[in-house]
Amino acid sequence: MMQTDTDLNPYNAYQNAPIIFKPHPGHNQMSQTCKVCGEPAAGFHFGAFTCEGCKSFFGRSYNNLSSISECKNNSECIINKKNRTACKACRLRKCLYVGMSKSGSRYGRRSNWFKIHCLLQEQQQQAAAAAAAQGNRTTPPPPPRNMFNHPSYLAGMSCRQPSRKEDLMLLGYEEYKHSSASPAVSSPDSHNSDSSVEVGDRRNFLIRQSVNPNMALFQLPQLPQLPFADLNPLAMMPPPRVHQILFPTYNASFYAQHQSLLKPAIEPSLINSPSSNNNNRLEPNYNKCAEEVKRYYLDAVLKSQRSPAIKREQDEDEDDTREIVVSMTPPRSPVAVSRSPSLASQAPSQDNPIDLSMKANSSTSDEMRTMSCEDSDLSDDEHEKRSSSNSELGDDDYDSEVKRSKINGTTPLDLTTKV
Amino acid sequence: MMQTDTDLNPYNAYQNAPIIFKPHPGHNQMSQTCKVCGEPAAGFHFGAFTCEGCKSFFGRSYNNLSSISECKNNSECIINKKNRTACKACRLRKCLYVGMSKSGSRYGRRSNWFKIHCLLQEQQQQAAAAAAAQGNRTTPPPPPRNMFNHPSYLAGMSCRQPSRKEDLMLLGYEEYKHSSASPAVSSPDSHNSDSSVEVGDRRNFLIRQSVNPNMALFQLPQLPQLPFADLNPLAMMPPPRVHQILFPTYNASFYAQHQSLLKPAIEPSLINSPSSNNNNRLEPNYNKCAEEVKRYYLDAVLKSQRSPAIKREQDEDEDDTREIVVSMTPPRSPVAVSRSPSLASQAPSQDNPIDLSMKANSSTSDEMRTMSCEDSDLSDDEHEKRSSSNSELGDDDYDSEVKRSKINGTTPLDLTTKV
DNA sequence: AAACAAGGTCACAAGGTCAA
DNA sequence: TTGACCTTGTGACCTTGTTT
Ligand SMILES: [Zn+2]
Ligand SMILES: [Zn+2]
Ligand SMILES: [Zn+2]
Ligand SMILES: [Zn+2]
Repeated sequence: MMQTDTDLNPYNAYQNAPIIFKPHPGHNQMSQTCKVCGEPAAGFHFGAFTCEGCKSFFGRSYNNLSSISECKNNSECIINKKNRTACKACRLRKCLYVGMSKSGSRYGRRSNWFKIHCLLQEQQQQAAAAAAAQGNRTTPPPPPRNMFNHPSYLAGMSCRQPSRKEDLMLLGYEEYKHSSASPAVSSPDSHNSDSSVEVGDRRNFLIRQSVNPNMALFQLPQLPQLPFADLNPLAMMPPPRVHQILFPTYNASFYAQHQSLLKPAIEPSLINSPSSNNNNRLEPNYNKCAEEVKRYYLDAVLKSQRSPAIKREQDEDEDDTREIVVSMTPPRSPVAVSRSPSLASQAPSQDNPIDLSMKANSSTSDEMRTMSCEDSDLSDDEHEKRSSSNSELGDDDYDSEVKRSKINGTTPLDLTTKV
Repeated sequence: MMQTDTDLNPYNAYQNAPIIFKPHPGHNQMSQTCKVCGEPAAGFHFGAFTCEGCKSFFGRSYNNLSSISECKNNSECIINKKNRTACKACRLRKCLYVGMSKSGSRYGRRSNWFKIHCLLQEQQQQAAAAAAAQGNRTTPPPPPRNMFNHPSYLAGMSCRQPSRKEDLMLLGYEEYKHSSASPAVSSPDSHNSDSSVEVGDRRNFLIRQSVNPNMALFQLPQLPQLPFADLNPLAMMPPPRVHQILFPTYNASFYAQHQSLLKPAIEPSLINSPSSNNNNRLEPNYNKCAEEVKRYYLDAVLKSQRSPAIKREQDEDEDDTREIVVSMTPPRSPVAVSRSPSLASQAPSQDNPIDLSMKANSSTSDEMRTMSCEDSDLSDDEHEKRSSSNSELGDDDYDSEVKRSKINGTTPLDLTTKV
């Protein structure tokens, strides 16, 4: 049938354009801001969305720490677009704080998963920011209205929690639990779960210390949760430490005390931020998580599509989460992610024939993993596997879903990063 | 309906993946890791399980060796997912080491046999790794308990041995024998037998030298036996040699000495990798044995499932070898492996295509939403031939197995290679 | 028909350049 | 020094053809 034409046109499959993620350019698509200075980001560099300037600065500085002089302002400079060149020590510190690392870099195209993740986060951030703007600052902003808040989504996410914690544990951030538990962040769990991946990454840069001996000086002790830059750039200065220049005032006890304090302040977005580097830094259980996460995402997305009303709640603002229509596809699906009753029912899974195919379809993406994790890599990897059933159960739903989306006129999104 | 969906999904050229984005093949069910860098493998490429990056790298590099500059670290770089782009010479060397070769490629679907083999190896590796981790390094770890050790299994494998050696002979690696004989590798024969296929393949890349004249420079001298990764990962570092770039420091005596030293550094995964290329390099009697072997495998697998205790031996650690439940499937089924209890059970995913369009929302203007779609998917295959015939054996058992697994929360395993 | 891998395409990031 | 721009090359996707 139709496909045929697809076949006929080899490339036109492309018509739809691959998702492009463009940060900035202005307009469209995904706009991301430099996590260091706030200017529109040019791309994802050394583990974080940054502008060309911060990218170059970090690249140069990383290999030439001697060129950085001590801060004259007690290392309390707030980096922004205008003053970013005023204090190199603080700029570098900020770079590290947002997770930049030479060791974790990656090349190549970003997976769609990554792009989606970024998108979602962005939405969240915006929502959060909006809420904060109109709300009070002292009290935590109400959770933004989007699929992430959707109960079903959260439900789905919940299962991931553990993995996330595990990751943290591995990293030595037990305290993370506490912080995450804090109500400040909107539905921490939910966020964590989906963002969990990133959280791990973010912190991972600490690990990289070994890579550049010189960098050791700038290592952050333990990272507090990294807040999102965009939201509140100032809010999150990581406790200074280690190197006097970057972290001149660091004091262990001091840090410990603030750890908790900081967390609430932390912006959710950071947590969400797309993980730093992708591929490079997977955590051990990352894979496992990846699939689950992905599934959750999809589920959430799908749900949101089905019940537009929900989303619409208050976000009439542009964000629209609404439109994010993701089509995931597992052909056959694997497991279902969904927890949703409806979906669940479908799968009888049990006796399914076993699928020996080697490539999975499922979900996990690499990048996701990458996104999240880093590190170590040690042994495990894992991943869950999943079964797939081939059953098609979902076809009907699937088709209908597709159809629906088409009807709605939602178009596929362009995830291109750059212009 | 369907056609419609075609329409809907521009991309649907992608077989199943209507998805817009697919996670990427990452890995999947059968989780295999890239034998070069350790990241989840996207499939079996050029003779080894590798990620997309290493696959592309090898493909590009093979035809353009001039682009590879000499290692600045004395050719001792340890390749991992984070640093794989840092030293092309070492990355290529590692590719060759794990058996990648342009000449040995094969296409098409892989037999379940092959898949099973991969699975088993994986288990072994994990077990071995676990053992090594907790055990001592100096002494060879005891052979992991799994079907490979099963007498019947070994018996079946044995037939291939000769062919392997023959290959080596052809390559002029008589010395291979010696090395293989070396005790370092745990139960060489037994392993060889099962791994024989692979082993043979692994080494085969040497043969390919002729294929690409330029590649000659990178030829490995003699390959030691490739041990299974799992067993004794370290055991097998191949001696550097031939081309200065790839093997600049090679020196027979030197190598001999370092053999042991290097090993530890070596990644276990390497050894296990399922054989390199398939089709192309079957040995003469391979086919004959194949069926028998297959049966043994199945038998072993089934047995292992029944008596989980066996596996459990010592690897309680995370890896978990744990859940690998292999179910062989008869007609319909492939095998399923499940690792995560919770996840697994769920549902099948729906395959809806989600629309990722981003633009909409957030930021900028909606108007332009671009479309994007993408998807991807791949396919996979195998090579061993054979099908399984019999599937029958175990239907009952199979079913019960499946059931058990469900109960346990283990899901059937999906042996699909790619997503 | 499916499942796969080779190859091709091209989104993207690291680095290098050089005018300010 | 900075950072816009360019070059190099990585790797996520996609298409094709092979094999089961
Ligand atoms: Zn910046
Ligand atoms: Zn300062
Ligand atoms: Zn790799
Ligand atoms: Zn090197």
